[in-house]
Amino acid sequence: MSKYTTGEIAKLCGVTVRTVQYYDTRGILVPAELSEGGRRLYSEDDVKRMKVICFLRDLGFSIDAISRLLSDEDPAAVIDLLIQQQAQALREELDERREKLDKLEALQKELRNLEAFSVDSIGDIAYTMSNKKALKKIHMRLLLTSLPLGILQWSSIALLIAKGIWWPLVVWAVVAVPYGIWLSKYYFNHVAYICPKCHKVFRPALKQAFWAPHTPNTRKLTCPDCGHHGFCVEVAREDGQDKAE
Amino acid sequence: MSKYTTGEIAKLCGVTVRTVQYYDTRGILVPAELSEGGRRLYSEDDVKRMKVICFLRDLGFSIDAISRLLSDEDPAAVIDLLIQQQAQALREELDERREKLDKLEALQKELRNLEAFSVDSIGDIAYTMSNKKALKKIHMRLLLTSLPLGILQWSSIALLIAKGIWWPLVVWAVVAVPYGIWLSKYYFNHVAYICPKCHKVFRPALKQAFWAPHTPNTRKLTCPDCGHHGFCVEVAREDGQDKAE
DNA sequence: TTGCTCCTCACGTCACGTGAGGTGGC
DNA sequence: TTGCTCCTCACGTCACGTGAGGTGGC
Repeated sequence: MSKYTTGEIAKLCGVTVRTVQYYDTRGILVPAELSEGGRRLYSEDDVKRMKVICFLRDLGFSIDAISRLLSDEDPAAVIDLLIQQQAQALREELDERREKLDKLEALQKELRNLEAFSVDSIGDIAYTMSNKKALKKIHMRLLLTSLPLGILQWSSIALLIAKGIWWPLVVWAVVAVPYGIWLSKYYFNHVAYICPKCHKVFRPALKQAFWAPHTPNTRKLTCPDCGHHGFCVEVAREDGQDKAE
Repeated sequence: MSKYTTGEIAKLCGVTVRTVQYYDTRGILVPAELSEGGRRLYSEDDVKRMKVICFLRDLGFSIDAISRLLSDEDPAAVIDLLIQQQAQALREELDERREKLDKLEALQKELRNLEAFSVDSIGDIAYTMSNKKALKKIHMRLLLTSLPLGILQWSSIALLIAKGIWWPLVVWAVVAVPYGIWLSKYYFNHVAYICPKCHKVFRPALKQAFWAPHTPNTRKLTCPDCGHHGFCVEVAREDGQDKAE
């Protein structure tokens, strides 16, 4: 029955001497024997136990969990529960990292589109990212609300071409203008824009917003706070008007 | 210009008072002003800065990284590198958790197959899992080595049936027996078995191993150490014979 | 005056790493 | 005797949480 010193068992199990000592103080791997000089001496069984400990540790179990498992008189009952918990914890950690990675990549993408970068622009991006869902909802609502008019328009045109019936197109023309104005009003009442210079969230005048050049997510506007004129990122309005409330 | 107390900025940004205080001591969010009584007073800009800090923190950046970013005179140059590093770190953490989860599920599966559980059986499973690759290699080698004989066998049979040529089958029969013996010897020289009772790794006698009932991963053997007779898990032999070396 | 909020220590978390200063064992 | 290994404190890590004991501000 050979005995192993701290350094030997450490090397055998691929850990540091400090780790072996630590497991002793934590009580999960107490040496079989102490030499007269007070040095730890480990048995063959201790080596096996250490390997089990390392295996469980590499699966992410805490020292406390390992301790409970090794000291319980019925480890079979404990291990299954521990595995379930650990698997659950790992799955949650996986999801968390995935989400962070996604956000990180979105941030990176937004930063590439930026002409002038400052720390405040990170704030803007954070705001637009957290606001994204609400904005999508508004866009969707706009789309659905304008759908009837679109259907009327195209079916009117189809009727005119196919059968020469012209009155539906007249109905469309009569309805379209006030409906469009109402839609625009509704829309601009539910969105706001971030000034890329002073980073304030503002509501543009309806007329300017209506005629302004725009991309899917931005619109060329004049900031009422700092007077800057340029493309501003669109966001959904919150109950308060300002993002700092 | 309104001022916010510690509790107010904490609530606005969804953190605890302690976190706000901590960010002050870490120097990443120093209050704009102190009251005469020594209470922290935060400005509107501080709130924005806090939101940026929380956003970055939620992406997994360390306080140190955020600190560097916010204090650097050229944050645009810093942020891209930081994002790269953080994304890399997250990807590594993802892989790590995935691997741990896989191992955990493998452990769970092995435990279900166990008739008698003890802590030592975890050691056995750890050993077979780390040994799995080596064992697969040996199995693959066995398969490849026995392939020529198999081809000879089936083509001989085909020739006999299709064209009545019988001598290739005779050649096969003459070759097959010594070849099979040699293969078995080779195979049992490269594998070992774990006794489910005393958890020792042992090499069985060739004759017993050859005739023993077996499953893809186990074989019914008698342990030379404790005399236990039962199904033993197969592993690849290491340079030393015993798993504890 | 009474709650409520905020203040500053200061210890705890988790699994060790990293010295410092001393000693056992070949 | 000389290296090498091992021993025990004891502090550091990371981002706060959690009291304790005291005080500001409405």
